[in-house]
Amino acid sequence: MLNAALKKNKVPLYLQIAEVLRQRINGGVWSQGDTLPSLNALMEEFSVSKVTIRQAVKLLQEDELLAPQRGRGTVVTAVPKNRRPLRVETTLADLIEMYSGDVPDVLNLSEDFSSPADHLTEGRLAEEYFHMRRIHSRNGERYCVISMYIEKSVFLDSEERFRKELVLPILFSLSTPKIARARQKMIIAKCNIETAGLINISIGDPVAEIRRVLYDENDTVIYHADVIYRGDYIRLDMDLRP
Amino acid sequence: MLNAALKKNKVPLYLQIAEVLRQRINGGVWSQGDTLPSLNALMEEFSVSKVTIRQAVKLLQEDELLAPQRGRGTVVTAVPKNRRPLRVETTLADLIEMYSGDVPDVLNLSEDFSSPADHLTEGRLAEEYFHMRRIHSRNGERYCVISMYIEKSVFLDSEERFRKELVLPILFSLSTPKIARARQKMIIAKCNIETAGLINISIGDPVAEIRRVLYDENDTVIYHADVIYRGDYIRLDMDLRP
DNA sequence: ACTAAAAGTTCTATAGATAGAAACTTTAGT
DNA sequence: ACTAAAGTTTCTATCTATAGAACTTTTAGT
Repeated sequence: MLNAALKKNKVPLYLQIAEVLRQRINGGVWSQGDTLPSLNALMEEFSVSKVTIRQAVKLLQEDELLAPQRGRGTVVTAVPKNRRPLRVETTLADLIEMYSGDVPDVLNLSEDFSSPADHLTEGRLAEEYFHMRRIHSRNGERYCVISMYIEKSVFLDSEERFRKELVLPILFSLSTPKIARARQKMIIAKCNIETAGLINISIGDPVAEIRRVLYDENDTVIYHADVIYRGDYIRLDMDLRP
Repeated sequence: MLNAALKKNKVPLYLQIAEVLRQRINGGVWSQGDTLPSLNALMEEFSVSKVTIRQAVKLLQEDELLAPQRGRGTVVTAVPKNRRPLRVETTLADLIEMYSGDVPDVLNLSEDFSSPADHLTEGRLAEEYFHMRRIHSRNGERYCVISMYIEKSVFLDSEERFRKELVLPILFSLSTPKIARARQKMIIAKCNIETAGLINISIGDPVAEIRRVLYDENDTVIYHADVIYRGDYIRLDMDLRP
């Protein structure tokens, strides 16, 4: 039964099995210091050849999650770590506070003056926007790509800051225009080829695609951003209010 | 540059390219009736051999997204469809209304009397729970696996209904106990081997792992569920209240 | 020292993935 | 009918993935 899912997929068996073993390690089934079932036992569990298991183990060895030792077994060497460091905020107040702690590194990719292409379901567009693409990273790990539009006159008022600093804290600190409300939409997708290259994950890996729109008091769009986060970097935590 | 992401991944090139082409079709870059760039053009774009492109195209042909035609080109045959039918609710009021429309089919997998295993960060556990695992589907398509715990005495009061119907609407219709509040947490993960088998997606495909906890007025956990949704079935839409 | 357990190595064999090239067939336009 | 465009087929070649089996080496326990 477990094997059916493996065999029906075209991805090589050893890659799939490596993922299964990785999930067991990351999910706490096996902890640092534990010894995995023997290669023979894993062969039987997954109904595959030993060489397939060994290739899967080798991948995890290269990632320093496992250390196979002849005569002894395969030991888990993975260091437990917080793999969900970033919380996606679900209230405006929290969004304002989002970067009060650890500030990510910012790498700007490109910029121009243009407007969001899609049709808004609500609010109205200003005449022109500043468009910027950037990457955020922490501890050298890139975790999201942002494509954002800032209303042009707002941008020009603080041009230097917008280019160097995080944009949301700036927007929220402005007295004019005042951010009256915000919307955020999210879907889960497979990583596209371009983003995969930019943030060093694989095509098809899980990502969150988030759209954030900030409106002023006249319901004009002040900020419109499409953010792609690597899926393993974020979590959402919602208090479902009555 | 585009090719670097392909080449550094161990998944076969034709599978990766199929995914890229699939995303372009699903993302609206190519619509039904459009003709793709020629195989030679795609070969050049991705810097791969023609046979690799042809294998990618063949996969999409089998999925009825593409129809290659000799002398003419490769035409998009994909039927546009709503690929995000289910909205994950982010307020309690919406959660109550969640199933007022189209009701999913329910397949029960297993049941027993046991308690949630993990340590709660808040609230308190009752003495015993009814545990049930089930699958939801719509139009024959399985889209989530649920592992839920219902407080035992609550369950026993409406045992028949809980086994047959959707659980949340029942819980919300109860006068005793009253649901006082709820929390919902979500992470994005790669599909595990078991769930992949249950809902017919691939190991490693994007999924949402959602935990929902409902509390009564005494902050006792009445309902505790871990739900794994296929990532392409859901969307979140958050009005960020000030 | 002996034994059992377990990983590592070697061997044979087949199928799949990938590359590159050339020739053939089909379609559409002139 | 001719030409250009584009997919299809065929060929050669190499590498990778997978299977199964047997043997060797290492480790740990008695």
